[in-house]
Amino acid sequence: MAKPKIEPRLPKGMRDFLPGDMLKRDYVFGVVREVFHLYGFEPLQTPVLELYETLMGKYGEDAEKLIFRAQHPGGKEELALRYDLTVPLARVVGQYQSDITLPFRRYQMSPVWRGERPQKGRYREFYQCDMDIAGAAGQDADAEIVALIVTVLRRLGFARFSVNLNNRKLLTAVGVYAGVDGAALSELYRSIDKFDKIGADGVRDELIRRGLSPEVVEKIMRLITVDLPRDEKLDFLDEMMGEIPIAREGINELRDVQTNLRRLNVPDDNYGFDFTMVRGLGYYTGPIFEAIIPDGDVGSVAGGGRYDDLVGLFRGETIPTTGGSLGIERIIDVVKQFGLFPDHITGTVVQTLVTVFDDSTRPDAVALAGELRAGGVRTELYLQDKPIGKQIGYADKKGILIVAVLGADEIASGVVKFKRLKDGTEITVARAEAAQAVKNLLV
RNA sequence: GUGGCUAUAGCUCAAUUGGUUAGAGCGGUUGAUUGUGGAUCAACAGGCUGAGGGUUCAAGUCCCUUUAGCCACCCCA
Repeated sequence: MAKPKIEPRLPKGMRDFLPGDMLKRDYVFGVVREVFHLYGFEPLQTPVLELYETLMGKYGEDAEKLIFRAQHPGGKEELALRYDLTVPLARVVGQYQSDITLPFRRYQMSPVWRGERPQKGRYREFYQCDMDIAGAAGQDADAEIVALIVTVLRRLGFARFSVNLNNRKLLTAVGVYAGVDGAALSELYRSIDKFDKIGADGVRDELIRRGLSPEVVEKIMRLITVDLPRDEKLDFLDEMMGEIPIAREGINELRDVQTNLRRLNVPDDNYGFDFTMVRGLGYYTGPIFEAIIPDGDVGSVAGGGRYDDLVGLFRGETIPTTGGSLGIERIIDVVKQFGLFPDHITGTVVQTLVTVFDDSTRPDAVALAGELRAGGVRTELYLQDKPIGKQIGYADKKGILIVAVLGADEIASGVVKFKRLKDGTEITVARAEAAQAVKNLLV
């Protein structure tokens, strides 16, 4: 065997997915895709590369430093790898005005690239899984997104989880209520955003350190940490801040979302309100949400909200949009952690391995493989010249559940023997019934 | 971008206060077993100890530089 001359290496922050892993990922992607279709979302694919000018100015200065540039020698266009799926959506909505009818529901599951420093659960290439409704201003649209995410998580086998709702307008209102003006407001967001990490006391300390008076901080904390049954939380905020117009708006929107969730028959246990939830400093303008799995080792597994200002950028008008993003990489991790993969998700696609004794039986083995495939059985033909024991060992190692044994005796009598490896069961059947026999053994 | 930790076989790790020829398990190949896998046993293959420099009679071990990986922060998914 030749010694490899080139050190096999991967670029920083990039991953390979070997077959065993890919099958698990594909399963999760498959469930998600099904639910997207169930909710009437259409697939969209956009190029990996965008014009640099398309991405510029959409993410802020810090983020733009993380955009991968892509050039080829002599290329005249300034190109970059897409940084997320939302800006490409906005471009598409602006570009195909005659082909796209609003409201436009689309989903996209694609990799994006960010030149960040890799860390646990953070990569330079990772999949995003976005669903958005462009051109729908009402809270029935927001509720559709939340309901979709609840359905995805339930179909994947999670029972205990909660989609927590908040509204950017309420966060702004809290600032107004506490007398924090525009400039300090993003500081306020930033501190509150750390709530799940540093707790109530941590946020309190940080707000005081940022120069807010202890009285103001207490007012804020009382609002955002309200500890009441879910259906009384909004009433409480209404009492406290109902006079503030922006608060009024935010509360009404959340009530509207809740009404629609009930109508959509979303299980009561799977959503709630969390007024400490901020969702970063990004472009959200209305209701926001985040899905948490209590016993999962990761933070939120999905999130999103309403962002009315971005999608219209490429069209010179406002297009109210709401959407969400499944943290598909994290979801895959938690599905693994909880062992929620169905039994048929094994380490291989192969359902049966056709073994080959020697050159004299090979023609029949090849023919059998063809017959099994014609009968819908995912079949691998053994391709090396090894003893039968090795061939079975190969199947076992690879996780193939059934091997076909076809020696001179079986050929002479027109039959084939199948062995199920997990319990050693052997059956002999006529060649014509081979495919059906494998399917029966698989059950 | 800031800070901390680590780097020895494909993988996970050993190697006494610096001391002869750097070991083991797993994985791989072959055999015990030329019509039956997992277990066991044996053999074989696999290393410039991340790279470069320094200290020393002697460096995997100590020092410096560099690269890479991991972790935390920032930010985010």
